[in-house]
Amino acid sequence: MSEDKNKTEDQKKKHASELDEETLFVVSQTFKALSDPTRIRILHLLCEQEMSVNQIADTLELRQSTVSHQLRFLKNLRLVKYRRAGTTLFYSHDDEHVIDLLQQTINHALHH
Amino acid sequence: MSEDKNKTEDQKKKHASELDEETLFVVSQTFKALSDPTRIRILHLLCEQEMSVNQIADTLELRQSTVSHQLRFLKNLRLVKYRRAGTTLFYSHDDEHVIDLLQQTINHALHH
DNA sequence: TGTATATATGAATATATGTGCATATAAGGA
DNA sequence: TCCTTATATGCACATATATTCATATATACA
Repeated sequence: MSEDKNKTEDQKKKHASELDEETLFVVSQTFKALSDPTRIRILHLLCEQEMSVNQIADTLELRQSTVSHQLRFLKNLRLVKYRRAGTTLFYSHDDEHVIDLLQQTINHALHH
Repeated sequence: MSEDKNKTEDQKKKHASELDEETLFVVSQTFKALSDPTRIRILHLLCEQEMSVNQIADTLELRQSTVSHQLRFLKNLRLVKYRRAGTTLFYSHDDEHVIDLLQQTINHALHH
């Protein structure tokens, strides 16, 4: 009960005060990562299973370099990780929270 | 139980299939709206209370035209609405789901 | 009708972003 | 070592985006 009360007060306080610059940066970067159709398609694929760069390119009918560029983008934000198997790199998602945001929004859009 | 099973199957199906173009568009637009620091600051303000264009501009130290342009952007996506009072327009948020996404992500960033 | 205030809009500009080509790098096998 | 395959990277280019200035529109009121 007092926990709930505190939570409410915290949220009120957060709303009232300006967001600090770092928070603003992190939040905007997170959403920016999810704002591009190509990156959405890649992350959507990686929700299910890990995949190599070429597998992703073949599945989504994209150039290898396009996929590689976008994976670098996602890797920099630590939204994906990879494991090496010979010359092949298997990418998988690495941020449950972001995957969750994506799922929520896809489901919301689908149930229109 | 069978509900859970169906849900799991639905999700699996959704993951396996490509996202259709319209869903992809809606999802990317939603995240794009939240990917800009200025729009985040405006929506964050409107979480708490309705505000006029000039109030927003003063509070966030932005030009009136900048705020107006961004409000038009958010209005087109139906993320905000307004009510008129004389010559003053009071804007407020108009999409609980998007506000929820924003809150989640801000909280996630704050609790680092 | 004329003036003041609040907001919207169009044009211009600077910057950011996504993609493709060509090429580099890296690992494995003959 | 040479060749093949898988991936990464630099550069160039086209497009998208955010902001600003100047100005238009709209409402209220004297």
